[in-house]
Amino acid sequence: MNEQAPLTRIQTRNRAAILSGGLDAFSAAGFRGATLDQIAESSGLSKPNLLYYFPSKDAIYAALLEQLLATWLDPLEALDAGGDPVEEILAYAQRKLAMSRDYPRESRLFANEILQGAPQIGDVLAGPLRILVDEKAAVLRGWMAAGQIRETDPHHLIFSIWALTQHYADFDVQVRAVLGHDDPFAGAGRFMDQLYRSLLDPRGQALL
Amino acid sequence: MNEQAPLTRIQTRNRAAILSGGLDAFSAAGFRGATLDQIAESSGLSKPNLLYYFPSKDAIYAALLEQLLATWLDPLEALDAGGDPVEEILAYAQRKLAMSRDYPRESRLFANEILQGAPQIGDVLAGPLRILVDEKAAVLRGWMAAGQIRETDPHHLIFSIWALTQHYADFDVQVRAVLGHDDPFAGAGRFMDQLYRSLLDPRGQALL
DNA sequence: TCTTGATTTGACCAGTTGGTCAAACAGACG
DNA sequence: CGTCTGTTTGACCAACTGGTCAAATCAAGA
Repeated sequence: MNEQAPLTRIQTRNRAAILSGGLDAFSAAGFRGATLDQIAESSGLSKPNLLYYFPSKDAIYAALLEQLLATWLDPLEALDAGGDPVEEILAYAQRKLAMSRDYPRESRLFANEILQGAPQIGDVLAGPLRILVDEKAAVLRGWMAAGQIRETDPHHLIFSIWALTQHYADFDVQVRAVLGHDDPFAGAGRFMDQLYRSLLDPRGQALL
Repeated sequence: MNEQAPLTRIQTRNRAAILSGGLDAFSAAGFRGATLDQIAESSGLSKPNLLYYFPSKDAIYAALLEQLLATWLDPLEALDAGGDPVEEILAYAQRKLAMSRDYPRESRLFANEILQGAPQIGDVLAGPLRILVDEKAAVLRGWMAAGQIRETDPHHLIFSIWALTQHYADFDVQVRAVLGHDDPFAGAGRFMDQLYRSLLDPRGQALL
């Protein structure tokens, strides 16, 4: 398979099928737990055919993570230093929550990778991700200094948004087992809104 | 091995070694990803010797989860309807955070099991856990009705505590990659304190 | 139509996996 | 000392794993 040349129709279709099957398998069982046979079955191709399009199991996994990382950081990048502080943060949290709702497999893939110590994307975390977070943390600190949101630790604020939103995708089974009814996301959205409004509203400063 | 009889010294020692090795392996790679050879290596026993003490890989995993579940729910059970509402909730959050700090392997084992759809403990989630959570949610609702804490969704409040505290154990690599320095837990504790005080303080009600 | 390159697959392979088993070993007790 | 129970292990196995390869098939252009 040629790396330079544009993909043929068949290549496009089959690569997409493999990545989707890989997403199923890796997100459900982790890298080691997933097998090429599962991916083959799930993508509707034979095992040797998988390896015609990707040189190895690792390559499928790497391609998935690369593809994921791009979209995974978008919501944070979109946080606008020029917007209304509280609404910007709330909107970010809601965007991230929507991703947990709409892309739970991607969320679990990411969770599995991190749980296993981020062997594949460790350098992205320590590099681009850290830079992005530091940049946005600086924005938050600016808002705090201007009295537009309450003083708090910007890094842990961001972590808390990650934690809460990931939770509804990654621990979906537990959430649904406890709640019993179908859609936890509406209630989650309302709760997060209240939670961060309480934390951030500068009029609450006196309460501490 | 006799099920009824009390364990001999050797049995006690070796079973503990196996469970510790299993915890290492399963928490790092998930059930399918962990191998008996890893567990044998990590526990300092030969593979056939593992299987002298536990009938199968599944049995080791099941024993670990059973042992874990008991201690994992303790912090929530200790939430006291008779105590000061805000302080009770804050203390619960801090207890849970301390478990993430002190038992990260257990946290990751649990996370792996849930991520994989809770094949082993699904019934515990839908049974005992749900009952416990509903009971404590009722306590929270009582406090809200009495005006002692602000009105909010008690289930999502509990989920948020789980999410935040689990995050610092399960996503440890990411947290440390972003923060760069060693102990995230002190800052996490302070942040959670502020976060939940803001949310729960009944004087903040007017802000919404 | 024929040809050529892209695609697909059955058969195969070496290494790993969970698990078995008979034989060896250890130690407590008479 | 011998013996009996609990413990340990080397050798082994069938199933599964990621991966290879030559041959077969397909599809599109000349």
